Amino acid sequence: MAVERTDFIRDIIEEDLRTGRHDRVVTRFPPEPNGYLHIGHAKSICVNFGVALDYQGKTNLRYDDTNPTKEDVEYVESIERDVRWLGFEPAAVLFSADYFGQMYELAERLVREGKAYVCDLTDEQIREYRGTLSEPGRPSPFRDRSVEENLDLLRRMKAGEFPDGARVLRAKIDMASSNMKMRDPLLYRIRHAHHHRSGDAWVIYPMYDWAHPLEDAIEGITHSICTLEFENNRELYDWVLDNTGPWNPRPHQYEMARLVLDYTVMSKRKLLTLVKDGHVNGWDDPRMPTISGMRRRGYSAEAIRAFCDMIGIAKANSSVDIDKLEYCIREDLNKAAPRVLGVLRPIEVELTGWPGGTEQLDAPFFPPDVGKPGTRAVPFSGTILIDRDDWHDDPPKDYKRLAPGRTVRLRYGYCITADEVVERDAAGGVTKLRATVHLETKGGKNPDGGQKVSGVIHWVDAATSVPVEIRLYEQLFKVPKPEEGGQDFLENINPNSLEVVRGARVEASLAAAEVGARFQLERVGYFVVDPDTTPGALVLNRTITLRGEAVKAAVANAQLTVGVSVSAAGTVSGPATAAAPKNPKAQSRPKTKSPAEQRAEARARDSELAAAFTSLGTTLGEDSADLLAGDRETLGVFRTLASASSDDLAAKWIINELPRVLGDKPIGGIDTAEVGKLFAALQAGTVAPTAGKKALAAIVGGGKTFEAAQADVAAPAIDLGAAIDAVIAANPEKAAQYKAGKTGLLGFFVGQVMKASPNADAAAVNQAVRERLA
RNA sequence: UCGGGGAUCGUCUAAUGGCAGGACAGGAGCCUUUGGAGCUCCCUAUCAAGGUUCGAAUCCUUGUCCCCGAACCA
Repeated sequence: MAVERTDFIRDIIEEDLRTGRHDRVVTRFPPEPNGYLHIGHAKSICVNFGVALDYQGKTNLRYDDTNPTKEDVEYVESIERDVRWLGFEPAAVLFSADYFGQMYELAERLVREGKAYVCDLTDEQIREYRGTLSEPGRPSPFRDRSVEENLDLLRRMKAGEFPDGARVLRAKIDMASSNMKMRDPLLYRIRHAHHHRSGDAWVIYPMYDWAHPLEDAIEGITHSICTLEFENNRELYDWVLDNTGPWNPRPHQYEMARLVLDYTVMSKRKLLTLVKDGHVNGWDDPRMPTISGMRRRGYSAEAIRAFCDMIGIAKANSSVDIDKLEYCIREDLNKAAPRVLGVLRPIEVELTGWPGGTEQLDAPFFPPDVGKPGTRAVPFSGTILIDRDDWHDDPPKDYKRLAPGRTVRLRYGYCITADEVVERDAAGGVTKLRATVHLETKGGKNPDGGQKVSGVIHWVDAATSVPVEIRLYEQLFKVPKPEEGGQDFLENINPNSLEVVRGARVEASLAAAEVGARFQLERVGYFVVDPDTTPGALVLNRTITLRGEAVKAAVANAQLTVGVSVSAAGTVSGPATAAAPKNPKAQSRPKTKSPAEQRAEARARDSELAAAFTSLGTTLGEDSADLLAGDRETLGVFRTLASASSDDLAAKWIINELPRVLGDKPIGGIDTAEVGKLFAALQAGTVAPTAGKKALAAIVGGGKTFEAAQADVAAPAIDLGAAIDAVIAANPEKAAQYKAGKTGLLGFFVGQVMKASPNADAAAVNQAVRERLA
């Protein structure tokens, strides 16, 4: 059952399984069908299906289709296709809409139990009554309607008697809650709209916060994983389940950080804009971060899954380097994509010394290190095509391709030496060359004439190669963070994100390549056959470049353009993104009251606390006095324990050690008599601090008596020296490292000894280890 | 009457009081019929300041910075 990978979700699951809270794992992937799935969803899919797979559980695909005005069957179809393409099999494909009946029954139950009411306020009034982040809300005037009236109104809402927006059903929770989500949240709204699944059966539709926990509970979901922005919703999620159950299993919501990726945008709204406004050619444009776009781009499901594994699961907001995705794509393609030859912008090369006719060269599909079998015949004759990038009239140093008088090898073929330029275009670019072929160099041999072979270049046979349209893609955005600082992301669109190359040629074996087939055009990049391909008109998308010099140069250029510049006036100015103002929303947020302020306020209200603070301050210092005299419970506990030991000892232990063992429990709940005995022993020195911490945990956390706890932690009568020698003998190399100066290992040795003799006096162990290794 | 979260190499992420580890990116070298791949080595981090402890990324305090919440969206 144990799983190698560790993340906080799996930690929770292991704990739940261990404690018996759940005996199986059921998760769900709950997209709203209002757009196509993107790489961010892929992360969620991999997490939800991945953890279920790890623990032999199951995962439902559930459409969260509670808003008929935004959703569409086109999206429903694309979503299931994408999930399956990614390699996951849903245990069931379900729709929120199919639970509308059950949800409604539960809503009536809430009304009957006086926990929900029909509210006639307008949306504007509801907002007003809700209050603000720092002020409580006010009760709706309709909050105290009778159960009968609420039931009648709810039924008439359902029956379609009222127009859109006339009434809503709200939970009756707490208009003064500091969590805005709990201020009588809306459960149902009226929408006379056609639903893609339920048709016209309903005119009231449940809100997310009502629907989602119920869907989870109905399906028997155990772990409901969503993103960070729903943290505030969790309290309401729990409220709904607690007031509609009992549910078994009872689902719990956990939140993880959503994926943010460089050089792209992820919100469905922005993606929809890109599609609708024609910045890209549809949801499956290879530049889109959608799963369908990436598929068309040539990314494999394996690569995307590897990426999702690589980025991990955590709660910290983060932004992932695009390099990680590209690494996964290349790593997968390197092993999976057969190598073939193709030339983007051809230069014709007429070969001097070729005897005539066409030879079939035998070329492997994979290099030796990939270790996959397979070869194909590549035609070679007197006229070949090479890439413009592989010719330079005046080569820079380190240049490893063709130039006047230079010799290169044609991959899988012969070496040639460039003799003369035959033809140039208007811009001066070479279009035709003449070169001498060295017939003796077949099979990797060097030219007889002793010519130095500069490098290996790719080529195709002029007569038999096939024409192809090649689409070269770059990032859709010019900058890593197109949305940063409230910028209009559309202004950061990269105008060069698509370059169509016509006149390219690929080797004859590709003539019948199927749509979706992936190849490496050697030295050029990875490519996939695009669906736009028609018989005789091949279209190839560049999935990704090879890692190498060309890429590095492009990156260097990009960095140059966004780099810091010095203005004429001599002041240094960065790019717009660097100067971007802080989040204006965050700026408008009021400042939160700190615990220190709250304690100070408590003293202002309570003269006894204030007096205690003053008197304690003189002996313990202001900081300790502040913490101890912040509320009556803490102060009471301190006084009791201090009288059993001393002010100083009680203060240190209450401030530094108690919180850890207390967890969420209130300090007033501890057994001061037993803890008092412990503190007295600590004060007397009959219990060492290390043992004291364990004893404290046993008393406060485990409900033991002091005597029982003390017996548990009694120092063993062991030979410390022997124990230390044993650890050192077991780790001779670490001992050597320590002696060589890696003193950080002291902790390791002390830890090992403590593990072997749990109740030894750590201070003594520390001292003894130090001496023994000196 | 504000509340809820978060901060570890450039980036992502481990370490659950006991060796700050891995991956990506970057650098150097080896190898190579792809300037690919592979191999070797290197660089680089606990937000800050105090405290508790034999020992702190981890516990306590204060401060700083970031994210989320006031849709009849999800």
